[in-house]
Amino acid sequence: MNEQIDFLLKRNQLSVTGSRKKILELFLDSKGALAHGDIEKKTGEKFDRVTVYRTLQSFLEKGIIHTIPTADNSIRYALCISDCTEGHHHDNHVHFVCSDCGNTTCLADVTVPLVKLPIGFKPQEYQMVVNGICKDCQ
Amino acid sequence: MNEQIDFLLKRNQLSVTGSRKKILELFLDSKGALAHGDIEKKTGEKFDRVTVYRTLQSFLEKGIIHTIPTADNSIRYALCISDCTEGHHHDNHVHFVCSDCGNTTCLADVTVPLVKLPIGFKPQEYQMVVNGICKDCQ
DNA sequence: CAATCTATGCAACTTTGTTGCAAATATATT
DNA sequence: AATATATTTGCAACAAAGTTGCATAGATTG
Repeated sequence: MNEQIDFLLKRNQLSVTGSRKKILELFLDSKGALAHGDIEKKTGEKFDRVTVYRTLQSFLEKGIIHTIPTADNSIRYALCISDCTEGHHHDNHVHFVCSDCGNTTCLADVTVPLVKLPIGFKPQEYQMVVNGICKDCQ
Repeated sequence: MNEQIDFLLKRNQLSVTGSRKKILELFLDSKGALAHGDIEKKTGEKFDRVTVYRTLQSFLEKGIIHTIPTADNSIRYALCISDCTEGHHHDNHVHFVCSDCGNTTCLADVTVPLVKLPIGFKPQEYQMVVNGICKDCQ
């Protein structure tokens, strides 16, 4: 586990520090998506708010995590499953936001369907979010 | 035009005031989606920030506008085309966000496709956002 | 282990969103 | 048409979220 984390960081040319290890660990543990606030809570005031912002920022830039669009204004972040390269993501799975517990889940097996767009629109990326009740909240 | 705006407000049991007329007019003019900031700018400091927040809030509640999920943290609002009833929206069209000009367009003719979810997930609402280059930015 | 480079924490600040309340405006009533 | 009632507005004060510069602490390299 610890080696996995160190490896992931080194592979992305990020120096291995306490905050980065801890935050990356949170993502690996949680399976779902995390908002900035979740991370602050789960780390238990261990790190400065600024550090959390900057850590998320560098993870984003390196393609370790990606953002998930939501209809409310909370940005959520989730681990990129495999081969996100720097800047360019292959994040083509559907995200599920539970109306009950609020958790966001990456449905890695559900691919975002392509749609036909009106003439003149050139698509680059498709994103899909489904709201409803997740399997833990039935 | 003015009559249309008054009618829309009255039909939703909203009293007809300067700010509501102006903001509703902005939406009718702009075709696309607006973020809170856009509205403040376009009204030219005419109304208090708080008023804009509350106006958007009541438009949302009445189903005159709906929110659009985005991957950055800016909530965007767009007019509901037709028969959104209070609280419950028929907002099942795809939204397009242009990477160049930043505008969000409602693709009213493109319906969000349904996807099969893993067992245990009960969907309530599907939302889809496509990023790319819009027809005005080719 | 020292030198260098990078990340962290602090402070100060900006932006964004919320709440209570008195004054202003819109609607309803006679 | 004028008043009474209800609703909305703007202000002030606040809370939350996010950003920036800079000195210190920590990581990496040779």
